[in-house]
Amino acid sequence: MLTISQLAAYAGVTVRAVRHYHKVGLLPEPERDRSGYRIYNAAAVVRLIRIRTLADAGVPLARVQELLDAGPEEFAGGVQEIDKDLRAEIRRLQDTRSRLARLAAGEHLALPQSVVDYLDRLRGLGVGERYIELERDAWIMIAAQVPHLIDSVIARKHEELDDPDMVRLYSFFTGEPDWRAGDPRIVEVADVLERLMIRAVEAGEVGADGFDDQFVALMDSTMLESAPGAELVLAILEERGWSGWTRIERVPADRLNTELPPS
Amino acid sequence: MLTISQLAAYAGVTVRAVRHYHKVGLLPEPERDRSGYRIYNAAAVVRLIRIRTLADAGVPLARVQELLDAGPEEFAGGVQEIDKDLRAEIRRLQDTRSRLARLAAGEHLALPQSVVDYLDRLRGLGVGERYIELERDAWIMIAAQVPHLIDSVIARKHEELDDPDMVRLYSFFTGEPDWRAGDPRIVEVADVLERLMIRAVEAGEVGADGFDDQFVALMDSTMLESAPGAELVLAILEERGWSGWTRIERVPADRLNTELPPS
DNA sequence: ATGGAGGGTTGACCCAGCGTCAAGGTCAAG
DNA sequence: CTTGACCTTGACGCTGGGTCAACCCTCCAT
Repeated sequence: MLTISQLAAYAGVTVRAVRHYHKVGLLPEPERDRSGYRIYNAAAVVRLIRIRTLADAGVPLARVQELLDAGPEEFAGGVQEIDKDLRAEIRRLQDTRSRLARLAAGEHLALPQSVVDYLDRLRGLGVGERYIELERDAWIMIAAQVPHLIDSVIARKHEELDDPDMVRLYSFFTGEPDWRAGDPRIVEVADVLERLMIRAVEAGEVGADGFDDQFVALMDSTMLESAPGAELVLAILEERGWSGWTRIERVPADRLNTELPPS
Repeated sequence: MLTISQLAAYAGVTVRAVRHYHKVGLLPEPERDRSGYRIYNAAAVVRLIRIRTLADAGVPLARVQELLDAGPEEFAGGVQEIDKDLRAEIRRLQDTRSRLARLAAGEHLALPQSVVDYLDRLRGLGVGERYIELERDAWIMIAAQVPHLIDSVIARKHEELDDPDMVRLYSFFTGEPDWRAGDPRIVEVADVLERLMIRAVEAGEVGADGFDDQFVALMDSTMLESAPGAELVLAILEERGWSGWTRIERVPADRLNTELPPS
């Protein structure tokens, strides 16, 4: 007759594991001696070894139960199913690995390559790092929101950058984004922006963009929070009958100055 | 400004996950509105997306923290280390798979092929299934106890089976193992056994066997528990100056009937 | 008989990464 | 005013045990 530690030693497991198997019902609780110690026989050793063999083979404890009591057919079936799970888990980890590799290669977190290229183009235009970070954060959100559209959206952005006015616009953003009211650049930026907007409207490029209204509002509020100058530019443009930032719209004349957009 | 569920939706995570990230300090707790609701801004969306990106890539949350705040070099280093962990985990699962495959192929739990073959040979001799199970359980314990010796032990057993007396011995075990006192086969078995023992002693095959005493006692007690006839056979053999079962020994004449082995 | 060593016992907290109630407060709309 | 959707904190569950804590039992030497 064996004590729990002897049993555990014979089966090559820890005492704690044996008690755990008792608790989950894998190994029946044996008799106790008069002092309360569990006393085991060889049958327990055998059962415990079989449990260990299955558990070491990757069988979840919950399934060890069924497999131990199963006939050869159910046993084979169960083993196959467990192998299927293992294969799936391995594939999952391999997917994870390749994602991790892409992530390390791209070196820009949560951004597809096309966006990284676009940001590099902005850098090439002399745009300051602080503005780049603002853009980057916006693109992170856009990429998360509409991952299937991101490449086409970026393509359109590249086309827009072929317009000299757009290049001129970005050339304003070389320093820190802390413009104050009265900065002469603000009106200049508004002028350039208005020209761009007019051209966009004429080209019929204004309309459904695939984003929902809330998301557009979120993007706008981010810009306004991060760049104080943006608010001033927006104010000028609103006087001239434009509203929006992420998504530009012509405001009908009769609504001007009567219904302000929620800030 | 966003509620927690809007934030979660933008980042593609669950509300519960967001709160979890707050608890573990990955995402700073934002301001609350007057009713206690958390209110988020776009910066939180961006940070949450970056957290998700890393977490989805298999980075443990504890490490996401460092990676988010790390420069490009530490980032690359951290990613490499995580990849190493992933590779190790994949290899572990693959090992598990092959073990599982061997287990399914062997179809006999916790037994090496050599033992399965040996049991098949016994079956071929007409030994009953119940006895086979007794043998099998004993071999499970032996294989667990001395896995490195199991093949040589089995080889010796095969040699023993070349002895016609051993075949004769096993030929007794074709039915149920519930022999009662008075069964004439008991004496016959004892006779055969004694002849085998004598020959083993003469061949010098008795002695150190690589098992410890406790283990031998355990094996003996199993046999005695499972097969009532074994006890009777043992009694006869003890009268004739033998002791042990798993490990046979000549008892010196002066100890006969004075010191019985503990049952 | 007594003290210490070295077993044993139950119970409870710990790890990751949340899912899932529970029990109640808030908000917007009809 | 009610309803239903959403928010809050808190706590338990899952896997497979590891690691104390606090106390009991047995054996051996003194």
